[in-house]
Amino acid sequence: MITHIFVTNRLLKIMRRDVFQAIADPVRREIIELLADETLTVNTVAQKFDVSRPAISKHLKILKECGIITINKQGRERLCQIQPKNLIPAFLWIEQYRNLWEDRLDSFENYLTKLQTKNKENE
Amino acid sequence: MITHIFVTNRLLKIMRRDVFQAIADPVRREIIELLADETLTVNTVAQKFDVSRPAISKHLKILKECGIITINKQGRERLCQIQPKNLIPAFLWIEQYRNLWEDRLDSFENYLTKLQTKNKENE
DNA sequence: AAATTGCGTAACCGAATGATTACACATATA
DNA sequence: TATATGTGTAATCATTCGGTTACGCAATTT
Repeated sequence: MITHIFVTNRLLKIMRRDVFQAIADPVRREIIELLADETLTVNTVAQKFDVSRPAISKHLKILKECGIITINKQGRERLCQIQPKNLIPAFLWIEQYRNLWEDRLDSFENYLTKLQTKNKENE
Repeated sequence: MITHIFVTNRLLKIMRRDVFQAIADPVRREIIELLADETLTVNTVAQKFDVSRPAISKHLKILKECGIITINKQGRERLCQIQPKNLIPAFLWIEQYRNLWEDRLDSFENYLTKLQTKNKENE
């Protein structure tokens, strides 16, 4: 797993646009949520938002540049498809700290149970 | 779990500075990495970076504002302590898509080795 | 009491970001 | 062939971001 994180960190330094930046924008997160369910054309995506189509086009470009989606020409339309595996680096980075928050929750639970037994002893 | 994600999304919409924005900046990610190991004073954190102390101060403020760290006065120093559980919303958001990438991946190892060869090509 | 230290913040600056409108161009349709 | 549709992109703009220097203030040290 250390190797994974190492690769992740190296990758983040190499990429111009990294995954963290990509998912920092709420519109882009919504786009990801949409495309997680189904492959959509650029226009279909744009219609779900209040912002203009060119704005969505740019967001899609960013998502494409960091590998989170692919855009495939089909006639005059472009199909946007999610590439979920490219979320993994971000996932791994956060997951490093999972044991940290779980440890503290555990110790909190232990603390609570200790309190409870103590209370029972006093009763 | 669905409830968690619902809460997460609502939370993200309410917060001015959200966790995703906080971890979008590489300096702030490094700060988190530092504080994951130990509680540090503002100056100690600043000394680990090339940027000025006020710049670090701002980063710390942002991390504080979205709950990822707490800053406690101790004499004239300020102790910065990680609050890892506040990374959970970001973790949960990405984790929604975990089954998606796990379904499509033949094996995680393959993915990583591909990444590694890609990195070597880029060098 | 005076000097030093740790830190926050204001003022400022250049670059990046996210949005818009206008346009170009390929593809489908009439 | 003429028109309509789907899309990318250039030009432009306001805002945000991340950095700096200069300063102020509280707490410690001398």
